[in-house]
Amino acid sequence: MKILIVEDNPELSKNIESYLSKEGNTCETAFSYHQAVDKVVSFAYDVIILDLMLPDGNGLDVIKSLNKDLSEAGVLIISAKNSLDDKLEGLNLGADDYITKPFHLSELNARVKAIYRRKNFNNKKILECREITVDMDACSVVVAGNLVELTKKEYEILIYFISNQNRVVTKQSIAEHLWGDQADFYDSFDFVYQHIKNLRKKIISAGGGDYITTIYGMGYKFNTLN
Amino acid sequence: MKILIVEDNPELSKNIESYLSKEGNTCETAFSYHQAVDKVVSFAYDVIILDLMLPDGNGLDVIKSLNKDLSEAGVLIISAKNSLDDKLEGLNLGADDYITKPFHLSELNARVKAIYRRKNFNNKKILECREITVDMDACSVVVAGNLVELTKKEYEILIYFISNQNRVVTKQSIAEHLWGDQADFYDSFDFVYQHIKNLRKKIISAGGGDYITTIYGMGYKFNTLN
DNA sequence: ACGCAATCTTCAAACTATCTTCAGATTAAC
DNA sequence: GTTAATCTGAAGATAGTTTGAAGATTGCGT
Repeated sequence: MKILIVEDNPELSKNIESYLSKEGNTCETAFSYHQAVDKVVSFAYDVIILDLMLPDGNGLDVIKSLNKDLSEAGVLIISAKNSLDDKLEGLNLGADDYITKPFHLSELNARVKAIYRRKNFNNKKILECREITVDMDACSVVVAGNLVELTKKEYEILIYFISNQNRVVTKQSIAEHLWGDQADFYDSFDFVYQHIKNLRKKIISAGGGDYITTIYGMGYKFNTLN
Repeated sequence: MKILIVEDNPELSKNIESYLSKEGNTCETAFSYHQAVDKVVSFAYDVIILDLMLPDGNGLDVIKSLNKDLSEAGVLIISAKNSLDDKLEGLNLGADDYITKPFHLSELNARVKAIYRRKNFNNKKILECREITVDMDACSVVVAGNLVELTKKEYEILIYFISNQNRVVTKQSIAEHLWGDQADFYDSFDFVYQHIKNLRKKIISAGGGDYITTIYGMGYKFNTLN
């Protein structure tokens, strides 16, 4: 899952990033609303963690513009205040959840996961596509009845494919989804090829069909129709 | 088990915390309702011990908001009054049990455990997973018919695994459950590795199979299926 | 209050899975 | 046929895990 952390306190920001990264997510950070909006228009995030008390503007306005057209991401508000009004207004404007400082990182993580699941998978913990079953709690993948052991990257790519099934996804978007900011430093997609290759091989040798089609010059498509 | 103690008398609070910590729980304290709500909003506790006679508000209101949406935790009310009305109203509003001052810490502990068990294990005192049997009263663990002596940390990890069986749990979440707030200060998981190692060794040398699977880069999974 | 024993935590080294790079082979488009 | 994109296998680099042993800490009995 790709997460944007909008928080001006560098220490807190770093802690959140560290925790959520260790949980297996790809994180990027913005230290101001300006920076945040810049990022949101150029990249697709799954969840945006938004501190409401940044110096350079009104966080509630940001939510407004986010939800107007900018982004499909879920929004989790962080606030120092424990004001019910604030909470309600935030949720009204389109935020998905709300947490008050100080909080435990595990709780933040749980809520981010919940938002993601609600937005993308209709709250389902188990995804099924033809012969593939993914249990997102167990992080386990079963293909045609056989358990398939995927590495973290392979698993991430599979989830990304499933949430974009029957649509063309570019190598760039895969790279960006899995490596975030760092994807910029690479200039080849050799590693994407590798992971796609391994994922394909594992699915096929477990008895699954050919799910991943190469669209020459464009990217890949994960087929779940017919 | 994660417990929040809401009590303004520092001496009593400390005594409760000390006793329950020695029983193997992870405790945090709040000295006012305000503080309590702040904490509850941002962290998942298993049980909240709530004194009804705090100066900064009405404890019954707190229970109301707790049970509306804030928390999944069980609630144990402490009150100095021996008023039946109060008790009934508290239970009505969603509290799980009630204890009157003065009380013995052992009695408090027993009730907290009971609430936890009721909420999390459907009131079962004995957990069974394949060849493992855990008696939560005796804190004893039997594997394949052989009694296994676990240390407190190992026992806690086992219970955590069992209540998350067949799900991937990360090292950080294990750390948070065992060390609570303090887990944030560690940045390595060396001690988690140690306890996992010892737990594995004890289970296996008692004749149990391989329950704890390593999910490379993610954490561990406690398997109870097949 | 003291010392012993059990437990918990830290540290460093060996080990392993996974990720990335590289170079060459293959394929698709024109 | 030529070019650019994709695929593949193998090797090197990285990051995550396991292990043993030693140093703290805690709890308990005297």
